[in-house]
Amino acid sequence: MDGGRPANPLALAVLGLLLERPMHPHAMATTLRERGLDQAFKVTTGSLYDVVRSLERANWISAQETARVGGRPARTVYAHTARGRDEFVAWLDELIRVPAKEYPKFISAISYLGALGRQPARDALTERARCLSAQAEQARAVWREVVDSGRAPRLFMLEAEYGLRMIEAELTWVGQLIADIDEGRLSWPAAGARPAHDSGRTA
Amino acid sequence: MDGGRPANPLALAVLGLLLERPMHPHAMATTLRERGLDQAFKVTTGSLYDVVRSLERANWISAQETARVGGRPARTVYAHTARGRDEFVAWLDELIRVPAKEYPKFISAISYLGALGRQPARDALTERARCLSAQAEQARAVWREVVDSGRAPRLFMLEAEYGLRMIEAELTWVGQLIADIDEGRLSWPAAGARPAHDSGRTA
DNA sequence: CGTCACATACTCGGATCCGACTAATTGGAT
DNA sequence: ATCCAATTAGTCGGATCCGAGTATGTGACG
Repeated sequence: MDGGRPANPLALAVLGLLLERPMHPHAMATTLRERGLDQAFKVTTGSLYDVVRSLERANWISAQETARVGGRPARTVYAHTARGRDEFVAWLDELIRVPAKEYPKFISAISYLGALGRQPARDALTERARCLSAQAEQARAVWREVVDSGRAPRLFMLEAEYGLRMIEAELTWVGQLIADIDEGRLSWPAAGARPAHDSGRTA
Repeated sequence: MDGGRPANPLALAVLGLLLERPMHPHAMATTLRERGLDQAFKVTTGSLYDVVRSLERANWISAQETARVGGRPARTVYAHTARGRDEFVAWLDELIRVPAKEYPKFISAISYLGALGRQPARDALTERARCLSAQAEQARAVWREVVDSGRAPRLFMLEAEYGLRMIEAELTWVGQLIADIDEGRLSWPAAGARPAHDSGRTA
């Protein structure tokens, strides 16, 4: 009857923003980008308007005023509802409390690493390591600069910190894998055949 | 004109499977689940048939025969094309070579950790740590069992290995964060206000 | 004072995703 | 023999996602 509660992470961002002050969608997008939060949420205009509509249907936010400045498209300003505030907190709590199953593209690729030749695989992994290194270095520089200059307290840099740690972890694993390939610790099949191995599944 | 090349990771799995032998969609789903690859790819029937159709449109695979056993729905068996084999390898190479931007749900949640109270945040993080520990332990057990028993060579357990390392890394970070909260190394704002901080963006 | 580029603000329609459903078949228990 | 449950195989339609497009306003520059 209600089309299901919003599930898109961008909806979380919208709610978070409206908790600060009422805003119209375009301003939300701009603000998120200014704060670099488009690194945490995929913010595309199309989805944003959908998400806002969906939040309004669910009664988590409500339209305040529709002001037109000049002849431009009218801006509709939204604010959170009491319900919205509660649901935001509950949602946030659950997102943190219980790890969601994710399907990163890299995992899907690793699953078929054997289908690449041994050398091509090594090359591709090496290039990935280079990219990851660069990303990590850049993230580290930005982080240091922001925190040292006191532009934002650490609490608001946590997502960057987490991202950095995950990149570092991936880099470590990839580096180790390359070494294992080089030193013959990872046997490669002749053909690309993959055995059926039926790994343990949770009943 | 061609509706764009397939981007859904499940399409990679389909191609990978067809490289072994021709198959009909239902068998693909079954096989992927048997191998535990549903941990790497989100395999839902609806998407699967869409993906297969899309691969056929792109001419990466082609229908072989449409056999009906009894009065059941006819099974259409697909095989990869030469084109499909090449594209698979190229796609795989790129997936490994260049890290894709991902938007894990946890990152979106961390961005608003400040909006939870200090104590609720600590509680939620602690519960997450518990879950992650359990996941890691179970993954380790499965991994050891499969590798030790020689049911599959390490090459085909890489995705599990990677998943485990990432869980461990997240666990480490979360544990550290909890400690930082406990020992006052992470200052909490009075209100939930979030400053505009404009972190460094890549031009 | 015309116009070219950019910013503002939102709409639209196609592509994709996926849960719920259909429908026949096999295999035990009763 | 019969009936329920599980398995086999695939369809369907609604929800979501998002890039490209629309249309106006503003400022700079010659």
